[in-house]
Amino acid sequence: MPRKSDLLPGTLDMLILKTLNRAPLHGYGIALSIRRMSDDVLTVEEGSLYPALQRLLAQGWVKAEWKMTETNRRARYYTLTAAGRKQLGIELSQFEEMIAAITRVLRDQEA
Amino acid sequence: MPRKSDLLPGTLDMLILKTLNRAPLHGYGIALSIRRMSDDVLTVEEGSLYPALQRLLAQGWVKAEWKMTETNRRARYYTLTAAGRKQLGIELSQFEEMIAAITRVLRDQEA
DNA sequence: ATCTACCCATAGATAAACTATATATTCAAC
DNA sequence: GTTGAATATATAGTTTATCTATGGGTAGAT
Repeated sequence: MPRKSDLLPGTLDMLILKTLNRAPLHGYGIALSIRRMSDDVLTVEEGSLYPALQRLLAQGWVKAEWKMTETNRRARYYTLTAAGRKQLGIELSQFEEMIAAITRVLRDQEA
Repeated sequence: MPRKSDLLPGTLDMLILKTLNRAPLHGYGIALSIRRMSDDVLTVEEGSLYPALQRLLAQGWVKAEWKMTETNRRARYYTLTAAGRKQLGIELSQFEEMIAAITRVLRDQEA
């Protein structure tokens, strides 16, 4: 059996950027937010999340700083950079284009 | 730079099954059909297509037979099986659920 | 003859996501 | 006081899908 992903592959970075575009957040909070907003359909595993955040940092799309949470724990807060906002725009429009294209293929009419 | 896929990963099998649900077709024709129906947005590379067809065969979702094309060439025609039709239904509904979930995350309102 | 479009297929590289594991802290319950 | 659940970060190693690159071959037009 082919493995069933918890995500639609290729969309994780976009989802993280979008989440951070609302407000800076730490990793655990990002995962909770995506899970909650998707009504438990999308689950971001830790082994996917933290490597993704490292990628985004390396690209300069987010920056990070250690802070205390409201519940009094050390956590690394990520903030979208200007480049990150731009990247989010790019990824959103590419995603929409892809979905539109897939939808055309899935339609029942011939081209 | 992250590599840009010609496809949204995880959607290829569904696209192939859907294409074959319209009519039996050979590999090359499947690739052309997907390209054409997507208005050149989705390009299925041969190195993705033929392994995918092998996967679908191995799962019993398609069957294959060698025939001659209208242009008088040997080609392997793939046909959806009953199990393949069922699988297409599963993949379509999972895809729609995923897209709906992603759309909720991408919305600007808080949950 | 040569070129273009048609056709199949595999090997090897790459990247994204997974599982599994490790560490550590706060707070509540017992 | 110690146990456990929830909070929090991170990496190593595996799996899988897709890609690039390559190989083979045929039909028909120029």
